[in-house]
Amino acid sequence: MIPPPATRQLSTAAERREVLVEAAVAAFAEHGFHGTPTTEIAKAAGISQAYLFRLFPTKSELYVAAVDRCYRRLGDAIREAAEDASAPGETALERMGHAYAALLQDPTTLRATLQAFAAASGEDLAIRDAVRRGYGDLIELVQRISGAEGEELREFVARGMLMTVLAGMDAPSIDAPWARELCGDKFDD
Amino acid sequence: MIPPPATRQLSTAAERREVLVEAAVAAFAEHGFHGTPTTEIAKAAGISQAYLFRLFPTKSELYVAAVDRCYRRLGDAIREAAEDASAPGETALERMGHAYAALLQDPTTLRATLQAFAAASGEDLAIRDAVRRGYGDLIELVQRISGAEGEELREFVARGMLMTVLAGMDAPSIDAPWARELCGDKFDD
DNA sequence: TATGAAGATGAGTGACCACTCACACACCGC
DNA sequence: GCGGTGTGTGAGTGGTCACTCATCTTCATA
Repeated sequence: MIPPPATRQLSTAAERREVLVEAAVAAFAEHGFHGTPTTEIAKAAGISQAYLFRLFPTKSELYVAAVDRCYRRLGDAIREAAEDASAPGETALERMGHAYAALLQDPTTLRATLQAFAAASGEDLAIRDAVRRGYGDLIELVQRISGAEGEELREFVARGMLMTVLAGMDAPSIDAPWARELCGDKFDD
Repeated sequence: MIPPPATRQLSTAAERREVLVEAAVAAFAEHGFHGTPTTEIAKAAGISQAYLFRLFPTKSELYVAAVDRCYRRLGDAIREAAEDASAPGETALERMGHAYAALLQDPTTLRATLQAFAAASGEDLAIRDAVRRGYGDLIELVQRISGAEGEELREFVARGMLMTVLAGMDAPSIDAPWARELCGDKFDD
């Protein structure tokens, strides 16, 4: 009487990992590594905490996976934007800059980035290496596609970091001369 | 037989606060807001945890005080450097840039800054406001003393943010082209 | 020198955290 | 249909966390 299920009921471990890491990115972005309990991540991913620890033996390893995922998404978006030819008047560097500014509008991406920088300065070497790797790959991507180097590259990346920090404290909504001066016109074009 | 103490044995609450906030800056810099137990801060300050909570009713309020202190120190150091006339060939902006680079050599200052940026993007509004205030005051200080504005100011601050992030992940010690390219010659002059 | 205000703490308290373990169910090749 | 492998969890466990409370000591001063 009970019909056999047409599809598999259980997920594969790889599928679960996928969902779990995605949930981890969002959760860690919100409260940081130490501020996010594994129970919360497991609940968001729809699995038990016990299974979370089977898929990732330590919280730290899950955080590393989340950092990797986050930087991969950033890289994909920026590459995509650079190769998009719908704005033919712009250089690849300009397109990537606009794409990055757009990515910062997403609170999860923004906060994950800032949390990653803070975590990278901590003492967990696996985390620091993950951030170095992700950040380095991003820089290399920009350099390779745009051909920028030296001072031009530094200036581009520096502006990106300023935008990130300003967005993190929601500077555009601060009613003060310094905030208007720094956010300037670079936030909306 | 027991001689009366020449000086007061008990500290005033203001003195204790001073020591406590200083200890809090160091501790929070190391592990962030959520990663730092109040017991550890109290121990470093040489007082009981119970008294910590008498001086600051919540951990969050102590963090705000630590952020204030940290930005005040940054401001003092930068102002001092700008007014120092021992390198007469340099502009005020250049002197401030070198002073900031020197400040980043101190791990506590560096990490505190990165932790503050991450914390500012969180949901605790008192913390976010403290970072906005500290950061804004710093920008206004630079602007007032150097007279820089518009693009020049933005570029200066952006470079500072890049240096901060790179120092946070100890980029100068990474053996890769992108790291050498970004750290460039701006780190040692 | 009595008194009250201020400085300071030991000993909790309930909640929460990272992580574990024994066990159950689903799947699949034979 | 059976046995082994992979998917999944309920129910802990020991430790730690932010915060509290009753109580003590030190000090200024009247």
